[in-house]
Amino acid sequence: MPKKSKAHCAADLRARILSLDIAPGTALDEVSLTEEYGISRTPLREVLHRLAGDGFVQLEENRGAKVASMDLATMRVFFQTAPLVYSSIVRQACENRTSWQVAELREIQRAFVDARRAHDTQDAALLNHDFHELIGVMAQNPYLQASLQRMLIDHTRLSQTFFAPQSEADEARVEKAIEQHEAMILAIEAQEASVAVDLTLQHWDLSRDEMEKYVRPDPLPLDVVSLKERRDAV
Amino acid sequence: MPKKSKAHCAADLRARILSLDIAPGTALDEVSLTEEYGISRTPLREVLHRLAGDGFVQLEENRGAKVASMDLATMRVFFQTAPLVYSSIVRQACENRTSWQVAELREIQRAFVDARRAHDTQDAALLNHDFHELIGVMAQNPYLQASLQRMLIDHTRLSQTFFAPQSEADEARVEKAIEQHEAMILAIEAQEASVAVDLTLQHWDLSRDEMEKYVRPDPLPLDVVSLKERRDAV
DNA sequence: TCGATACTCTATGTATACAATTTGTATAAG
DNA sequence: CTTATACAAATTGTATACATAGAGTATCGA
Repeated sequence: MPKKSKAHCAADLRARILSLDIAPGTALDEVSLTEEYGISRTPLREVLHRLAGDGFVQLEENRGAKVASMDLATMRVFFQTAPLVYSSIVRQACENRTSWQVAELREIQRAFVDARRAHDTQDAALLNHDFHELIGVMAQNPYLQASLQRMLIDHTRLSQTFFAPQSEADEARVEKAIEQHEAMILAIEAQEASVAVDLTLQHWDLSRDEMEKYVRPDPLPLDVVSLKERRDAV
Repeated sequence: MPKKSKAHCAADLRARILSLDIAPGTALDEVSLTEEYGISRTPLREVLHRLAGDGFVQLEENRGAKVASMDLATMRVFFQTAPLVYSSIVRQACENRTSWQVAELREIQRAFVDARRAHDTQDAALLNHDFHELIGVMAQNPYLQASLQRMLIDHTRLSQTFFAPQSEADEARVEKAIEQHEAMILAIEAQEASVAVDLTLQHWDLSRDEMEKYVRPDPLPLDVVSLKERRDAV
């Protein structure tokens, strides 16, 4: 247990929500969490209120906290809005990034690739989150950053399956995403905004296809269907 | 003192921050606030953590809460970003608004005009805030709404002087803003997105000019300068 | 057997007491 | 006179005990 248990609690809850370790809509029991993190209810509740303000959880009077839900209506808006926010952010990141931040971005990318190679799905997803979050910090735009943060919450949760590829084609897509990250780093470093925006939109298209596959998976094998039909026919 | 003192505390702090009754950067003393709102430190701190998540205050470890500052760098970004967010929001508001929400918007506008006529500057500014916030709710876009909320915090604070017009020209500008609100209501009700976007951009231009005047006010009268020159010459 | 109401139990909300950190001040040394 | 250090005061952070609201359950009546 780390020394600053309160900060650890906040960070860990964030990570667990992002990695779907705690599912959307799950009710969070205060006493359970206090026992788990070794802090009392007072600081825990402060953490929950902060997470509520950041959009990770939803609070309801006398009814406790639950993990932010992901309903279908919101997801429609998610797909509508992402290109706008992501491209606006990366454009400003090109303008305002510091070289120190670029180095940090490279560091995250390195760790991301490592986690990917080690088949550490959750870590890969979280490091991908950190990658895009840092681009948000680079943009130095607190207004759009608030949008980005909320988009990344849902994006990271939706793309959970992305980093656990099952087919050869999936594998190739992840490799392509990694290459896009590398190219984005170069574009941001060189402050070539239009290049970075193009890359970001391509990166988004790739991610979107994968997420849509998750939401609308391949249909069940046909023989199962025919079995059902046969049974219905009896 | 209302029954739900905690909710009242949160709402009142919000209003006081928006109306510059508590200046940006002001340190918030916990015990003073507990005495003021008649609640103990535990719920008050929860309110502060929530407000921190919403961007109204900034928390620092072992150093308390202070009202969100408005530095020059952020304001530059504010002027850059506002047209994008405002127009995107109003476009989606046209698509997704309910007739019930339009009625509510009319109600706010009515109250806004009343406050304006009664020269109640603070109320006018807060009702103007509510007007644009409701358009954000109409948009049904939680991602962009997060941006909008943060923009409105600074916008409302910056436009504090807007509703306390001093010259005839100022007066005319406020009247024009009121007319634009009315036209926006009609456009949103008719779901004419392009009209609503145009109106919103015009409304923004008007507001921006006024805010720039606040940031960069008219220079001091020249005779004062000449007085100073004379003194220096001695 | 179904429904309603009252009661109990669980979980959330609040207050207060205590611990720890930070800041201001005073004193002493250079 | 300046600077550093130690002590004191104030403010923030945490834990625990208590109050209160909701949900579940059991019992009574129809």
